[in-house]
Amino acid sequence: MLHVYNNLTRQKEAFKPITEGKVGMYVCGITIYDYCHVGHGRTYVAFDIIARYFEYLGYKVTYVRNVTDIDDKIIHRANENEEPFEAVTERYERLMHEDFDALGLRQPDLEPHATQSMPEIIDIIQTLIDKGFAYEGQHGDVYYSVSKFDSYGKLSKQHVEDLRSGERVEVAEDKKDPLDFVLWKPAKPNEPSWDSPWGKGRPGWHIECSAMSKQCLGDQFDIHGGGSDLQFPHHENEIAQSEAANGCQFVNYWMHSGMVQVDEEKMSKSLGNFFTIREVLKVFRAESVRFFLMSSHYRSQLNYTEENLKAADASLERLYLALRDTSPEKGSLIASYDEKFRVAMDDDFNTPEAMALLFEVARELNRAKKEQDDSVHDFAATLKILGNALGLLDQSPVEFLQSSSSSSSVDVERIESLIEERNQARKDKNFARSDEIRDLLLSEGIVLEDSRDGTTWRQE
RNA sequence: GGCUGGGUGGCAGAGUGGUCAUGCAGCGGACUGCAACUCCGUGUACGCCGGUUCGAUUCCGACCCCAGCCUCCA
Repeated sequence: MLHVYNNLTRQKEAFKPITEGKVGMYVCGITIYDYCHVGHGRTYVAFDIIARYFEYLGYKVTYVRNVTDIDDKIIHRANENEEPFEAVTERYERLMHEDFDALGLRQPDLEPHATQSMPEIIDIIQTLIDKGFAYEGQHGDVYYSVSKFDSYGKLSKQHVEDLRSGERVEVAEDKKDPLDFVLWKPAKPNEPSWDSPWGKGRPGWHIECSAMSKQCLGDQFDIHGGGSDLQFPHHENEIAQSEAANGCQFVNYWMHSGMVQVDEEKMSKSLGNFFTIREVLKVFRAESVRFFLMSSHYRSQLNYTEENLKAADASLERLYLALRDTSPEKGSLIASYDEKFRVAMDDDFNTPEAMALLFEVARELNRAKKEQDDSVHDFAATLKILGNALGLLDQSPVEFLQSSSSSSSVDVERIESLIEERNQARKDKNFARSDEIRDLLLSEGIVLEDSRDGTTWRQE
């Protein structure tokens, strides 16, 4: 039975969907004003695996990941570049999809945009005003009145009286309480804006997620996810908005992914210590990056280092080497491994444990290959099927092994002609020349492997 | 200051009250012209101090250290 760590209760709970056999999952997406970095990759790989595992268990999943396409940073970037904000968002959304595709993320079922949900956003704000949870400021702002929502802080376990609002940022003077947050902000001259009962303006950050999740999944749904840095205030505010407006529990299970660290610090835009997915893909194979991002449990922090990426690449290579020269389609999933896989994943999506299982299967597969045992097909099938369930091992082994990062390319013809020359030299017992060729290729990152059936090559 | 997590062998990273995680790296052996791949074998690991227990890395308490949130953030 699947158990999910629920941040609302701070414990693992048996997963019970609202509707039998179905899962509704909303994950906060990114604000598209710049390239995605490895930290983003981590979160979306985590939720990609979670969505995939629900499907593996037979659930019909509705996975929603929004796009924040209007916000101060986007406007700032557009002004910097002297272009319309839509040009910024269209460009970075396209790049985001390229990066996410490379990491093997399946497309969310729905990808709502804030700018396309204005009627729903305005509707919720109006409801909150009508119900007395929100009020208008002096200049066309609308604020949420935190003190009106009794259980404010229940997700982040914050006590309202302990929050030091305004200590690090100046508080707008027309707020009734420093903790109140903005639902609608008036447009300054030449800023993009939408008509509303409170004048031209744009939504605050938190309200869009309340609107879009309601629009896509209804007033109450199963899972809401995001990076752990969104827990407060973003998710806390979403709860306050949605539960006040809809009058029912908003989300049953809150799930948060751990931050990626660089030198003992969170990778983030503002610290400037980030690596974009794009630049990492120039150095490492995309699937190796994915492997790295899932190599620690999704709730743990993950340390970004080149060494760890190299280790991930070497590990994944081992799995593909095991699959090389096998025919998974001739075998079938071995029940005992499937069972172990489910036990691991049922325990709050324990990918490291599930991945360790892949290596056990790989060892058995290698042994069976060596002994030319009929069980090879089943081991190969098991490795492939379980790997696929995690979004891994979907390439052909040769495709992976001979591939490199996005920035380097190989001259296959040249490699093959050098192999031919080397094999002639080996026949002639000219081992000096033979080794010379192998060393030459090795210096270019190409490893040669001789076997009974001939010589194969792969990227180091 | 408040609220969360966490400290496991050279590195990464699961897990458990009393036999093995797993991967990379290392060492020994087999295979190989030599390698690579692979297989077999191989490691006095659980922050510190107390307590509970026949027995604790695992439970309890104190302490030290690290990270996240309390601004925008995945």
